[in-house]
Amino acid sequence: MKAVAAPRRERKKQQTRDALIQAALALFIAKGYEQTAVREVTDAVDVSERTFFRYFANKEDLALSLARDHTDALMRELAARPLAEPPLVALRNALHAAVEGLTAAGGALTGDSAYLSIMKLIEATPSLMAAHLRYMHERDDEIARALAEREGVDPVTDLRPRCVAAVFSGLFISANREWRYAGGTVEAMLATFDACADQVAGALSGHWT
Amino acid sequence: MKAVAAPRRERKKQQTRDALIQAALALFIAKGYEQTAVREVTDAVDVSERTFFRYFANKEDLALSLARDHTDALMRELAARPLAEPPLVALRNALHAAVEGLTAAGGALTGDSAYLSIMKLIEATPSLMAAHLRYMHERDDEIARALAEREGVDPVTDLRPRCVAAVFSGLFISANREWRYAGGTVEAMLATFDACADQVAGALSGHWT
DNA sequence: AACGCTATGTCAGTCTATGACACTTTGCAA
DNA sequence: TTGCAAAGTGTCATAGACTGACATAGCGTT
Repeated sequence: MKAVAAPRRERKKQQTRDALIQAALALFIAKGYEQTAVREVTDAVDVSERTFFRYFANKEDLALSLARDHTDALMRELAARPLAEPPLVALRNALHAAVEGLTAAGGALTGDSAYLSIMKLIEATPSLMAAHLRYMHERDDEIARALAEREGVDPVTDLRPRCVAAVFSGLFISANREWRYAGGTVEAMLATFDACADQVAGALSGHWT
Repeated sequence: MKAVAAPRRERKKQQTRDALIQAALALFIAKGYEQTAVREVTDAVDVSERTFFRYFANKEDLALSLARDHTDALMRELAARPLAEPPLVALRNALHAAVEGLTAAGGALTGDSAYLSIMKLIEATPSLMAAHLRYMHERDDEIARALAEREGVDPVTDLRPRCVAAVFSGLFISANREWRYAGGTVEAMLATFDACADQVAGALSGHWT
């Protein structure tokens, strides 16, 4: 009668989903991902374990759900970059915009923003790290397609989109290692990425002497 | 009284380990990684399930054991490249040498070499893919150190080693996708890698028009 | 020939994940 | 309003990957 958009049922679902994510992340950060049983999460939200697996394919899926939001933001920002920017510049700026947008919206559980907390959790947990890497590399194709469209080249014939997308992933993953060092900051990560991006073209050709 | 190197006990261990690997890979290739229970592997070799986990930390560990050999070969070949070769060239040549060395030594279970079989298995199995990516990216540091030493730069101060190592991983992972397409060949993979390596420096600066 | 260390087997139990089936709630319509 | 069908949940049973504890068998030594 009132809400056109959200039937009550949908709202409750979203509510349960959010509650699961929030409870899980709090526990993961407090006592570690591996050390937190799914049961503990569902108990905190008062749903059955079975329900958990109806919302998330598995434990990793939940832990990475926020990381996915971050990647989504990156893709949106990339699409929004002016066409005047060449590929690597556009990627660099999109990354900055995405990260800054996310750190602003921080769920302050600890001193860190939600983004920082998740990234540190992932970086500190081998199984999450693995899943996250797979997810990121799966996005390579999407990035390649976006770049090809920007530059007006054929994404099948021309290897450059794929190539630059792969390089971007590599550099981003490398920069993400900054989280491992205690007190890793968003600024340090972005600074590392930028420095690499600036030097990469030169470093790839010839000797360094 | 005779063998200085290998006491009988050690030989038996190696033998069991090899048997487990071989039986497992045969089963994985025949019916898929996820569809093969550890129990089936241990039954084939006639050891207890518990023993399996004393040899391998987990199922993935076994599946990736061969992939690890391949990465080891890459590192050895890299160390063997003449210093006259600049970083990216040395990496490229090391990759060629490593891959060719491995495809030669093929355990012919199917028509593919052991190398090809494993890579296709990994590429087709999400959980293995994730674990493999993590493993490869963990090697980035090692590659960076090797490059720094080759070029005589400081691996801490200078970002270029880390940077080029990251790019190499990205490109190699990208090239590895070739395995996904039915009948992917070693040649196709290497050709893709080479083409990317040739274009990458140019593609990173400016527009592509 | 007896002893100690090491590899292996057995067993019990935890945790993730999934299928089957019953029950409750919600949305919609007669 | 009543009532039905669909969607969401709970419960139960089960498979499969691990892990710790403890007993046993086997090699390697003295």
